[in-house]
Amino acid sequence: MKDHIEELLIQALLHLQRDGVLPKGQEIAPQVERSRSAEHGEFASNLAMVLAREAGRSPRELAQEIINRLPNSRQVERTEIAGPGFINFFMNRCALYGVIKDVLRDGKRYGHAIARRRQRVTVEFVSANPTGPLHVGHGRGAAYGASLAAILEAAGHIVQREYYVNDNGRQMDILATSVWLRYLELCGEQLRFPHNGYHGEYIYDIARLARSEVGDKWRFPGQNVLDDLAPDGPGGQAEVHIDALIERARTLLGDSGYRTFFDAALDTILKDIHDDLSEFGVEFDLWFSELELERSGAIQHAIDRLQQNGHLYVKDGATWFRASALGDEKDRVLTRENGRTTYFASDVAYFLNKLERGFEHAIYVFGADHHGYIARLQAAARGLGEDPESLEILLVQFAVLFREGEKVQMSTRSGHFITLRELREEVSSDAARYFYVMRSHDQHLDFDLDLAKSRSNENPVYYIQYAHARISSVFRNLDQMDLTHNIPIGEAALDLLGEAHELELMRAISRYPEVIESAARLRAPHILAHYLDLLATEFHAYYNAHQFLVDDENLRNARLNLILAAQRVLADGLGLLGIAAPEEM
RNA sequence: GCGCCCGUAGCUCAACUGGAUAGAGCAUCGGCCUUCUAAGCCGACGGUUGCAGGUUCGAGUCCUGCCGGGCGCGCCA
Repeated sequence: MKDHIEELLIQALLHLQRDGVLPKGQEIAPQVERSRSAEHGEFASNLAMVLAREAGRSPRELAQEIINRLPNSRQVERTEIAGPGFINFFMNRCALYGVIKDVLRDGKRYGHAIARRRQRVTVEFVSANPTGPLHVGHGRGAAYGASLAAILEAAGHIVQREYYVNDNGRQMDILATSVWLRYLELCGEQLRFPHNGYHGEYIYDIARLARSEVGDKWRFPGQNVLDDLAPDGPGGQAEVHIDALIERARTLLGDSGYRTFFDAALDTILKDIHDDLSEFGVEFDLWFSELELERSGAIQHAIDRLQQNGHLYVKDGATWFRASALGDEKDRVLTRENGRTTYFASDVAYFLNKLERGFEHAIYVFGADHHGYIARLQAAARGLGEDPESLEILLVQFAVLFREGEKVQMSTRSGHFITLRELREEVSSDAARYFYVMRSHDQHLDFDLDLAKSRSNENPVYYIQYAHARISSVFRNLDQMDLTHNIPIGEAALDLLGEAHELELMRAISRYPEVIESAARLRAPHILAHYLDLLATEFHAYYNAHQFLVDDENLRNARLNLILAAQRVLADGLGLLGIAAPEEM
């Protein structure tokens, strides 16, 4: 419907340009929005106010000129000029009835669009280091990223979901070494476990797995392992110690032995993350390995590009990227003195790789603590000679869990954090998916565990799902009462739907395409979450006020058409958020 | 210290990137089940949008300065 109003306005403006009221050759982008209150009609446009100056007319005068040139439309009941120069559009009921028909005809495509500017876009999210299970902090990024990707797709874009696997860093070496040490313990060696190693129970599981495959092949006496090593201790000492341990592991195990533990750790944890996310309704099209980035020469390729563009210099034996000249606060090292490339070099290469794979837009979903990345990645984009606009970083603020009104304390250091899996088991994946995205991504989130698992009307997830289930229930009752639902009869009788509740519900349904469009444009799944809550409210109110299964065949079928349309939209919206739409509850 | 994000009803949050009278849920108070699922509905109460200026037809939204909260500032990953 909104599209229709915009089209009418464009026609009127073209007419005005021909008549010389407005300067020619200007881009026309009519601004139409939903009115807040019914007295202002369905839609309002501020076009006359925006263009008044260049037309040399008062806003209200120009508004009249625009209205005079609006093409006739069967959907528009009337227009009016209001306030300082708004043009209000009052829609015909036929327009609303048309929406019901659209939904029933289009099925799953209703509300989904072919974007005006269709983009090929990659959405990278989660990308947690594969050094342990996902925790609740990753959950929000997962829920947000997955919902956003689905919404972008619904809005007509071509979307690829990517997980960047950090399988190349020092943390991975610490992980592999930790596994080996636990393995030695299982073999019966007595060792002091390093302060900065990975202490989680799951390390034993991986070590056990490795041992079941290789037996005692990589067992060494504990003394040989720790002999002459820099001592462990708090602070910097621990860092030196763990690095020395890694070196020792490499020396004693050799390439093949080291890989045994490295791969066991990586494979096990990555599979766990994959399964965890899958159970959370989050799937990726591509798991992109950082290690592969190095092997394929992509990192060198990116560095070469920066070199060609004259953005590199050498200082203290390291290769630096002159990021400070491109908007970053300082220059960044790409190749360290020891010859190894930095994590940042991989980031640059990965970005370039995304563009070279044919994506014109790269979205990154990061935790709020990564905001320092924005400037440096944009500098990299500029340095590569690419449009910095092609890169978009979305920061997701932290979620704080509350149980019985108390903040749930968590710290990664103590290894005392709640995993995503635990959260899902406690409150269900559906509730978690909804709660994670019900707030704007740039807003801190208070996650109320008790509310999320409560089976009550206060819980928005159940409230929305209940609306869907209730509609299914109505159709089940229809069968039991030996009545039938005939869609064509209902369509012929739609004009019987004139109750206030019915009109409100139809208006809500008619907004769905706009909701998807703005949720996609603003990268804001919470807009969809709120909308579904509102749609459920309209349905429940209608349900309580009127009977659907009435004797009058025409009225009954018309009402069933309406609630079926509502159900389709509920199901589709829940689907985009990764939440089930149950038939019964 | 510098930089980024946030501040809206008692609480948790919306407000479609500048529009008309700032909206929901919870909490509090009062109603509705012999009728398609009460996991539901209806009503009441609740605001100087942190503070002070500025920009304009018009500001919760934009600009400046304060106040308060979160996060970040490694040849770490």
